[in-house]
Amino acid sequence: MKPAAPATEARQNLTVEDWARAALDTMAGGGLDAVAVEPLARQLGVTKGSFYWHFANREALLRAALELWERRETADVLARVGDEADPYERIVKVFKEANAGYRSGRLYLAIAAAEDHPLVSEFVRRVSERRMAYLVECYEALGFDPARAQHWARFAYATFMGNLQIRRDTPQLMPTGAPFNEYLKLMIKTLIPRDGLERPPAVS
Amino acid sequence: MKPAAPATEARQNLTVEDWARAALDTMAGGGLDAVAVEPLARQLGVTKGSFYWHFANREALLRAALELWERRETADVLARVGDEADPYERIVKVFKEANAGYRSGRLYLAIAAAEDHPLVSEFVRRVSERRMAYLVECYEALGFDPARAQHWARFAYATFMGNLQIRRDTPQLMPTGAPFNEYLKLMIKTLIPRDGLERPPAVS
DNA sequence: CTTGCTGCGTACGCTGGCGTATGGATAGAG
DNA sequence: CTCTATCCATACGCCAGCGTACGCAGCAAG
Repeated sequence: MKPAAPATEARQNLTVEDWARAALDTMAGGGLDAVAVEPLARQLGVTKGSFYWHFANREALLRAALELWERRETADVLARVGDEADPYERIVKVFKEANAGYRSGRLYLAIAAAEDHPLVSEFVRRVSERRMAYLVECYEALGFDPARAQHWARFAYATFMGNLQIRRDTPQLMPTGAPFNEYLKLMIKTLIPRDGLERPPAVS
Repeated sequence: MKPAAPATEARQNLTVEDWARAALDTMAGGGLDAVAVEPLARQLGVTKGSFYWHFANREALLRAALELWERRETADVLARVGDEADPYERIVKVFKEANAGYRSGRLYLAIAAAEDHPLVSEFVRRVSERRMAYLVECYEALGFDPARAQHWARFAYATFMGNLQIRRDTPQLMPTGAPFNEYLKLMIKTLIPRDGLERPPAVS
């Protein structure tokens, strides 16, 4: 009935997740449109015959890939820094992770670039909202009132999204080594104001 | 010889720039891959026959479109705020323009998403470098030393690139009306520190 | 050994977009 | 009026990718 564990493991027997992983890799490189069935099959060493056994059509592959992506984004990224007690350090970790994990960032940009696709926009929205909500929580845990936490979270999120963009489009404008650490320190120092609680600036 | 001014103007006689404009519009909506010859021709009310008279191939259209884009970005965007005397107000204007001109932002994101294309990456690099250089000049005019101007300019640039991304991918996370003005004010206040000169923070 | 299911290969038709060849219409030059 | 250059239409071949039909090997149950 069910093979469960491949006995000899000589038989490769591709799974749905294998295809989804390959699709995400291709996306990170050439965008959503680059995810084509036949090239992907060639890359995996099989033919379309395999693909259309596992999936109904290309749309189903995209769905599987996006679901895998969403799971990675929520479970992995957020859970890794979730066990940090200090909310300040949580934000710092998010920032450093965002600037270190370049592959993940490229993938986000590639997926988000296809927001005209209805399926994609759905996933992007959920992932982005979840990230923002996490940041908002962090800022609220720092003592910010909801409105200001919203603003600062959006501010911070925008900043490291922009850093991703800069790193991808114009890498030469993004420093490395010591200057980068200075830059990172500057952003963290600026985006996590310690005095945000006792001195509510008189906006309006 | 040269029609110069169309006498009756009944004859539309598409120009290279007409095609380039249409290509940019299509790009802003569906990305670079969406710029196809035949659909574009249909949209303009002609056939491929017209296209291949004006252009050698699709690549030539992309080049013309990107050149038009670069001209717009440099001449228009930068020249409009260039006549502002106060460097502080210049940065503020850039920020407000960046958050108001949504169409321009969408176009940038769409073009930058195709950085794997060698021709595109070339133009994106030039445009980005030019924008960054402008911001660096502004910060230096405010009294920042070159290194800090670089950092703050990159910081500010990343922030409004990220705002574009948020506005495109998750519009519901971007406030409108009064809350947006608060948000804008917060970013401006934060990204243009008045005390950046007399109090060089002890970084390293 | 046979039966049936699993996982994949092969071959086909179809569509959409690229590029080319060539013809046709129009307007201005002479 | 004729001629020519300009601008576009029509028609074709080509290819890549999607989806389908069907075939085939392997393996496990009976």
